[in-house]
Amino acid sequence: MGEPTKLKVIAERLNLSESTVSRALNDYQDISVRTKKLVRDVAQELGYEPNMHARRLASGKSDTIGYVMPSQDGQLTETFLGELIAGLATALAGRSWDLTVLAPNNVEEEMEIFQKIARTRHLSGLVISRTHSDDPRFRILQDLDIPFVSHGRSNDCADTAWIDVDNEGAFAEMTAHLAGLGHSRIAHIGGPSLYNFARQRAEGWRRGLSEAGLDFWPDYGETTELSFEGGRAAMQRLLKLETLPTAVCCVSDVVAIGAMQAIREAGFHPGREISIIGYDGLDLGAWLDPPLTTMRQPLQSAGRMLADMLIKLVEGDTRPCDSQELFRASLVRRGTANPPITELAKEPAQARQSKTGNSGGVPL
Amino acid sequence: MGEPTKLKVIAERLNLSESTVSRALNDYQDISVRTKKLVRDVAQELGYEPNMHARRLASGKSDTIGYVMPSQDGQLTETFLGELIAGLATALAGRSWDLTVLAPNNVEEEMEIFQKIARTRHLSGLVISRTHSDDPRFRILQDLDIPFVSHGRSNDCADTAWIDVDNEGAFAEMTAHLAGLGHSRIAHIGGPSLYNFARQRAEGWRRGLSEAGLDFWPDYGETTELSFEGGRAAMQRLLKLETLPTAVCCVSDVVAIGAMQAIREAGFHPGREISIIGYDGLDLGAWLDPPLTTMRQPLQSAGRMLADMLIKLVEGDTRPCDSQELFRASLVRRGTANPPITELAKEPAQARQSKTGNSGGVPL
DNA sequence: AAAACCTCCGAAAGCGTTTTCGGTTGACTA
DNA sequence: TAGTCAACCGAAAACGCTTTCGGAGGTTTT
Repeated sequence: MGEPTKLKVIAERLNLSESTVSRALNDYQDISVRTKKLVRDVAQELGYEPNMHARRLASGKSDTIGYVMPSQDGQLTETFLGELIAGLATALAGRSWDLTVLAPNNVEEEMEIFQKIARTRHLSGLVISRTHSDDPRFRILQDLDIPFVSHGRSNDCADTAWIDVDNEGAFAEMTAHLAGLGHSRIAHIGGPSLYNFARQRAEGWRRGLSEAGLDFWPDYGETTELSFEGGRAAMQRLLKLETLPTAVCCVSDVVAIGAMQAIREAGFHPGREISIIGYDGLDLGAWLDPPLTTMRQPLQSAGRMLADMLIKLVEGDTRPCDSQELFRASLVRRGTANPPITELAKEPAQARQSKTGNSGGVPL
Repeated sequence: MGEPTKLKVIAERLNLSESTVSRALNDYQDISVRTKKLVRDVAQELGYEPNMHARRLASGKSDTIGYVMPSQDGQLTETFLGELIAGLATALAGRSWDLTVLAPNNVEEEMEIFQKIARTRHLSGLVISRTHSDDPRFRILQDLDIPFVSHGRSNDCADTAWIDVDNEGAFAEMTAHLAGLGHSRIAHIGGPSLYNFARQRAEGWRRGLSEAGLDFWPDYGETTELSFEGGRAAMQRLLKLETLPTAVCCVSDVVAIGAMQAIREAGFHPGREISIIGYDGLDLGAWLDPPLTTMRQPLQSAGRMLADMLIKLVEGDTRPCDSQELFRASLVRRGTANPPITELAKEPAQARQSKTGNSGGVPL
């Protein structure tokens, strides 16, 4: 209660100057260990807490980083936002840094925020997420000289700091897994190529096909919105093809769940006639009736690592291009990825294999 | 780039004193409109942004509020955390306040944070969520004289600020809906009574029963953890009763989904032999095979309102007891709440109605 | 024994605002 | 015409801390 204790009272109590007390508390080398201990004890006893604003004003540092929330478009983000923010906040709290959350409503607001930070420097660094394939923010932040790390890469991220999962590798692995089960007609439902991860995942699928010695059939490459409805619609389009795929790699769990719905609506069973693999590793996938096979990315630690990197960057301990970390995703085997059944049952199957196909022949 | 413009340069440019410029910018009454305009124009032209830290140090205000993340126990929170934080952040950004996120790892850390805020006042107010039935934080924050609003009530919240949904009303309505469909054996799977909302929802169920003229049967009141597994286990216990319920109100969507799983495992069909209603209005409920009937609470606006309230509180424009807002949840009719079928099929049914029951007889 | 060198601390100048308190104008009353 | 009262603005003291600079004392070198 009452007045918060400031440097002055500690100084008076010990017959020292404020500056000595300050330096003692900040562990300067020109203060004797004896004095340091004295000061610290008294500070402890009095419950001293430095005044953030005074400290920041005087030092010119802010000890605060900002997290830029992705603009509210899809709802895919919301699932991991909590975890990510929690990771950031805890990592920072341990070092007595603060996290402030920015929520621009659109790109213009985001730019204004950047400009303001560049001028006032009231945030020492930024974490951005939901990176686009060709994300203008990378250049802008570099030009404004604002330290930042991104959760996800962009095209020219060679000399910026980022952490990401190996999306391409994950989808190559996913495809390989399917191929290993015996599938040869493997489709892909991807997200808007605006997002970098969507491009990478599609690329991984293609690489997986070729590594498995399978032909790439353009019709099997669908693109859709990152939502249940998007997945459903894309799967419906896939189901209209003359030669149906026996397995589908989906850009996200939510999309995969939409695809499952479409499969059911067509009279098939996900995981039987058509296998499905999602991506994200959401818990809810396990609650579905055939539980969704998926790939899980490490998220719990991402927040921590982002914070660590950014702090190092801000304090000049490292260069951006040395702060790049690629995680691997791991396969979560559940119920929707199984060997293909030899003969397709049900009614839409009469169209199957009746035509020779337009592009490279799809074997079997 | 370069030096950020400060008050001094504006002052020199206009041959005014810094203090006049400051007051002009802050719309003091003792500055002529002419001068104000002059000052503002130059400030605009020079892209002036006040230095937060200096301003806060001088004024003693922080214009920053903190959101205390619920300690990481259940994962239920994560779904709405994003929305809530986004709501808070946008509401604050419009008034040029900042949001900082605190993530204490345990209760002790939470207390330390409170103590620190009380001393340094570097946050002007707090938003807390996940309130307990008898939440000690209410008293502590009051004693420390830290303005706060809670998302959810507690036992003694008569003179604190909060916003909440009418949990009791929602579950009474839910029960009434089920009764209206013809159900008379309506069970409830509740959450840990530690949480206030869990208590309120159980209470609403009881009220709904009595208002519908139905007897309350203690065996039908289950309690479990707020998770898929919790819901599954609780439903399994319910399925062991001699007289099975024909409908179940679940404390959350996730719990309801677990219950659906248990129902299926017992050879029944959710929404046929046993109806299920969840709570939260999660999108994913709509993706299940019989889509989950549920109740949706307004969340998008909650963040905004919390921020508004807290700012008013901090600025002394209102008293805590005048800042209380109760929302209503609304029924989302999907596929799992249907009229009861007259005769129960399947095997566990042979035990049904063979015993007279211990408490008030369950009719039919 | 003088010179050079540490070790440790105090003085003081900021950091960029806000805010109180007078003081200077000119207009308006009496 | 003196006195009153607005309307406006400047001076200056905070706000609580950091950080540079220099100096007093003691210790080691030459």
